[in-house]
Amino acid sequence: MPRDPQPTQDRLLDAAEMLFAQRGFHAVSVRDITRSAKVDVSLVHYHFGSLRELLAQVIARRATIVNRARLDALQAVQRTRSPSKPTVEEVLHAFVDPMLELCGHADPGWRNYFALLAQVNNSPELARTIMTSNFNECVERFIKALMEALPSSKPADIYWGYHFLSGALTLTFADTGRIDELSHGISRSSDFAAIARRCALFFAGGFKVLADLKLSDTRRKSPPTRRTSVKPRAARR
Amino acid sequence: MPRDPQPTQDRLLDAAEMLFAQRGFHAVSVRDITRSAKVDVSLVHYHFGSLRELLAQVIARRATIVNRARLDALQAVQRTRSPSKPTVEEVLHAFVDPMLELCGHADPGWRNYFALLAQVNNSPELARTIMTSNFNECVERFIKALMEALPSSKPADIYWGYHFLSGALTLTFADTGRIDELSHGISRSSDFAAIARRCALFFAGGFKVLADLKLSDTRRKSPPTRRTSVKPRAARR
DNA sequence: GTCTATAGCTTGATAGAC
DNA sequence: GTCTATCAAGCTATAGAC
Repeated sequence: MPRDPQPTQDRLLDAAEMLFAQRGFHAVSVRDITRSAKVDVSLVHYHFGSLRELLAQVIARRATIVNRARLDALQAVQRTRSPSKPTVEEVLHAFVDPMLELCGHADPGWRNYFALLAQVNNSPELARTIMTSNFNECVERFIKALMEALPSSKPADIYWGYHFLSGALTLTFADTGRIDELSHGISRSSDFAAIARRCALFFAGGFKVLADLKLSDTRRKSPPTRRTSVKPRAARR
Repeated sequence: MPRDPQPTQDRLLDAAEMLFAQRGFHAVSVRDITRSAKVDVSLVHYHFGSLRELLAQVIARRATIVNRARLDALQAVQRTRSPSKPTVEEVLHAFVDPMLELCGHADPGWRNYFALLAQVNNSPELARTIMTSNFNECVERFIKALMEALPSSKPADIYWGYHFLSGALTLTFADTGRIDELSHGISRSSDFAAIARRCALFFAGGFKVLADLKLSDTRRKSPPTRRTSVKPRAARR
């Protein structure tokens, strides 16, 4: 049993990760974190300079790991299928499954991490600075793989599909207990096996619908009108 | 031109809605709101009692309107199809289209509102108290309609599908500019027509895949093992 | 690297005049 | 209903001893 089981920086990162995930970044003070980490108040500034920079490092710490796991999974299936290309399902599994595996670990940090990411991803203030710098490189590789898996699909359909997937995944791991309550326990957000069984297939279905729709898309009932009125349903008022 | 174009309570609700949406609830102070509303500092507490109660009323104010619009749309298509049942696509359109129409209004309040909802929906602290009380009744009606549209689908698949949809919708309206940047402008989050064209069809595709899968579901490669390891990928360490 | 002490603000909330 | 004035508490950040 080591005397200093964890260096101060890691204690601070772990405590911050948990509190940010539970309450949201702006609801957590330096003192909340140092109290939880059982560390002196001044050490956040000594080690990280500011609370915001601590958040940045909380995000970056595990981003590299999940990006690596996703890219490894993608390359593995690409090698298997070569010289042909992986299917949509396979690409989506490579994207989703690493999250689920990491959340299955004993370390509860991963669940906190993804719950925090959900809040960051949905925050106009934080998403712009944090999501792009940490995840774009990896996401672009998956976008490319999706385009190769669905060559008939237009880029806009791929981007929208990815965006839908991103929103669904972040909410799924946001740990709000919402689906548990709404479904009266029939679906549980901690049931990673249930998610794994559904998520990739569900979204593959969506991507395929859009890909097959690409021709009828342009001749949908919109004449060359401007994009002010979304749909001519009998708008009262 | 009326002398008091807006009563104080509405000015506060509007200002709070905008600031909460832009920065997140916990990053906004009473003083930020009263300054923006050009109203005295003490009036938040006079009219609402506390900052939290102001948030609650910001959410509730428009929740009744969007719920009513969704239920009206659902009943309209149910009447049209009666005695048969609406399709998944029709149910999803009834759920999604009202959001898009409201966002097309001149009033920017609706866009702020949905951006705020995205943050609330992904916050463990806020979602539990706010989402359930404002939206469950309406959501349960749509869940029921989805089950009727897909009688072969198991309840858990419907709940998961709805949860995916909820996450995708909230992120789509979170107004983070993320898809705009990721796609280099090919997909724009303000392009409601593009969302309307894709969202319902995309998710209908997902729901149908799960519904058709219901039998093969149970014989997926998992023997009766415990749910610790999600997938046997060569887990280093 | 850690701790004490504190500067300098801002915060949510309220009491009381008008 | 609105405004002034104010409180007590909490905040980030830092300077300096050890």
